[in-house]
Amino acid sequence: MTFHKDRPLIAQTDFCVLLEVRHPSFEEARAGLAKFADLVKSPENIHTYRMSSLSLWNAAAAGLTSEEIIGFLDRHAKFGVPTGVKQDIRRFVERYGLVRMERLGDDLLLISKDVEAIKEMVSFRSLRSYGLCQVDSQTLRFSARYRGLLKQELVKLGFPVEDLAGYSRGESLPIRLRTEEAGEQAFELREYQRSAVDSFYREGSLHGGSGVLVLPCGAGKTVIGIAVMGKLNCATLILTSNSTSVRQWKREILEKTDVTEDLVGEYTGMQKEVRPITVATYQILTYRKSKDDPFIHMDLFNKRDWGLIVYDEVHLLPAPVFRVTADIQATRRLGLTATLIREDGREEDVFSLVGPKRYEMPWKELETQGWIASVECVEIRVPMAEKEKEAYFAAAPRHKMREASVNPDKLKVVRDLLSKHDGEQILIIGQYLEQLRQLAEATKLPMISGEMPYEEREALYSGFRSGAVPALIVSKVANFAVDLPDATVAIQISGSFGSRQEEAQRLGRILRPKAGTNRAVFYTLVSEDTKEQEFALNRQLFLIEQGYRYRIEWADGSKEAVSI
DNA sequence: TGAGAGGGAA
DNA sequence: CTAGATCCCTCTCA
Repeated sequence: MTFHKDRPLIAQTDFCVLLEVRHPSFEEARAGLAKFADLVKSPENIHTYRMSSLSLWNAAAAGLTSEEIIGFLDRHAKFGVPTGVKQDIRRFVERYGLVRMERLGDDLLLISKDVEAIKEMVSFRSLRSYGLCQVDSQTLRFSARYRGLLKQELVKLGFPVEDLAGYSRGESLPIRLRTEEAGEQAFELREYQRSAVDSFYREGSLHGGSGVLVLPCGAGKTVIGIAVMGKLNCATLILTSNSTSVRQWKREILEKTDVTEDLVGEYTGMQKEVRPITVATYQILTYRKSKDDPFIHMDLFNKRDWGLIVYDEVHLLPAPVFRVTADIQATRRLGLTATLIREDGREEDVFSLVGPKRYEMPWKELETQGWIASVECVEIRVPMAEKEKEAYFAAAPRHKMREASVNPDKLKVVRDLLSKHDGEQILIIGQYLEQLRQLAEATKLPMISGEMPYEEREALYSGFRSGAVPALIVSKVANFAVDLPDATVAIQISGSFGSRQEEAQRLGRILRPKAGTNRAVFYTLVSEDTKEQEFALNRQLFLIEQGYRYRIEWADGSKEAVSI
């Protein structure tokens, strides 16, 4: 094996790939790896990526071939790629599409050129109840009602079936986008938005109809959803995470299409309209009086002949909705998200039931094109005073995180940052209400938490936008509030455990393009040498995978800044 | 009829 | 793991 000292990667036999952080071609290698592997560890000098069957299948579904993946690794790996790893990559990638699902009358078929694959499927005990019936050595037949469950089960057994069984068109509804008209309401799809739409749906192609589009915060996911609706022209059910988002979808649909108001309904706790375009929350679907009772609103899926279901923030899709989704596989399904990571690990179910990844827009690319601000991330390590340190060590393990997070010495750091960024729009984001209240008290800045009524929030938001309010202190509402104004500086003083989602969401708060240099800063304050510092590492994984670097500084200036 | 409080759920 | 936010229902009061 030849040794290429000047290359940044090491491909290991365990399917991990190590990436040298300080290597001149780090960025190129990182961008390439991110397409088919997940970042699992990111210490200072070497980042560890891991390929998994799912990461490779998603890559395959988005159009990457095994030869492209292997070629990429070959070009960048110091010691080349172990032969076994190459074989496994081929084996995994080629599994996607090895078995197809097609329609035959009222039944469905599983078809594969690989006779062994068919044999294997027949032999699986867990598939017995689906009534698989062998037609010939390359074909199995089964009832269409098992389309979803079977795909779900087959993914777990290592067969990511390509679903070409087609879709029903649903009730038709003309939806014209206001892209061609003149005047205030006209808008134009950005190039990447058009590509995203095209990779989900192509006229006359059986492929077009289910899948997930992955785009950063602020990339215009709603617009893409609406553009897909404009292509399919059918009754559409949109599921989203909260009521603000419901209103936002409704508003944007009315603004960006010629659909009239009477055709757009809201299905929430407040209002139960079922119209040709209906926007609902996930929560109403999963409502039941108590455990063991039925989900009384789940039949919204059957209340109309939907031609398209949009799963906004598909990484939040609740478990019971998966179950219903398995039953409506003949309906087109579009998932939208900023990250395929689910904190509950059910990524496989998103893959099999909503669909594989069809398109991904990397954050850094969007930044290069100037659609989002360029953000500098800084982790500031704040030492704990003796007294607090004692309390920290004395605390029960499950309280340690909180003890570290509420380190009172963070106050001084916040003050310094406030004066350093005087005149800019600053958001201070935290997790513990008590900590936030103290900070609000000390800085005389307004604080927004869940208990504040919406009108009061609105008033503060508009004060913040106009510059009358220089900084806002916000609780976890920042994770949900779609209407929270953009800022140029975010200071995170505490957060929940290792949530990569939350970190990305909070960074998303300062992504809107900025006048002038288009720059923003994201500070995160962690107590030095505590659990909080460990959790911070995990939180940062997703953003680091996307190419963000965290500069580390010490609040007391005891050590020099480093970059990871 | 609508607003507001309270409780349960995930 | 915790703490917090949200949503949805039901009940009460005017």
